[in-house]
Amino acid sequence: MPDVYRALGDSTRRRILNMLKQGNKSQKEIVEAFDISQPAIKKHLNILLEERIISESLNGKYRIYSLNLNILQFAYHEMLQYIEELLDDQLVSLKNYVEKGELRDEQD
Amino acid sequence: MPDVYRALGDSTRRRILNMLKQGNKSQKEIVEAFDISQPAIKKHLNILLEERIISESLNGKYRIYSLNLNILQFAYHEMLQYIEELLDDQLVSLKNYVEKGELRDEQD
DNA sequence: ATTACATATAACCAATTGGTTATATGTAAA
DNA sequence: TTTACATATAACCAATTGGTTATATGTAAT
Repeated sequence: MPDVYRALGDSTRRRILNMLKQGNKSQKEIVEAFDISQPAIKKHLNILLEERIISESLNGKYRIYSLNLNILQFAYHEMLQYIEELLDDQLVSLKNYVEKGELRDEQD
Repeated sequence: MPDVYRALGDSTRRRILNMLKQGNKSQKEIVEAFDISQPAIKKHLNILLEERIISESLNGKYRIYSLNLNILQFAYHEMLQYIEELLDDQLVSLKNYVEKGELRDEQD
């Protein structure tokens, strides 16, 4: 049971995930994209690994990170579901709103 | 920009929100529903207030808390959008994953 | 005015987090 | 086999979190 709130609860980690969305990246590439130290990045990567949002593999001296898209989707889905429960009735109209697209408030 | 990850990142706070979903509650009622101290509950309420997930009002000597549905709706909408982006950007690799990976539970 | 009760606040504690610097280790290239 | 580079790890720090107990404050009821 990965703690999605922990994993996604930091903006640096969310930025890392955005990077990995574009394709697998080495730790070096990730470190270079930020202004914080390599150990700091590594800690974020470790948290994402612990929560299984990303995977690690070795390529020579490089460590390659990749998104576990299915888990990330599941994570967001979990949060959405929780919020859905809170919203209850309001949700139906919201769902319609979202599915039909922004602000199409006029007749079809 | 309320930090919904922070707000929802604790199970006590999620339980409080579940309570408020059933209707507005006084702090006293909330405290009685948990096994932790009044100041601990108050801290959770403060975090939810900071992130504007709930509102506070005064009724005599009671403090009444209520859900901010609009903020939750906003968070919900944001997350949905993020998932859509995920799907768009990585459709190809997702397709590959599904085709070659664990989710291929049917024939060929 | 006193008392009782709901809430607020202060001081404390342990664990976690997000960062640092310094240094060790592993791998590749010279 | 050195050297260079990518990564890992250790020790440290400040801030935050989730809890505690003790006490102060505000409001209502007696």
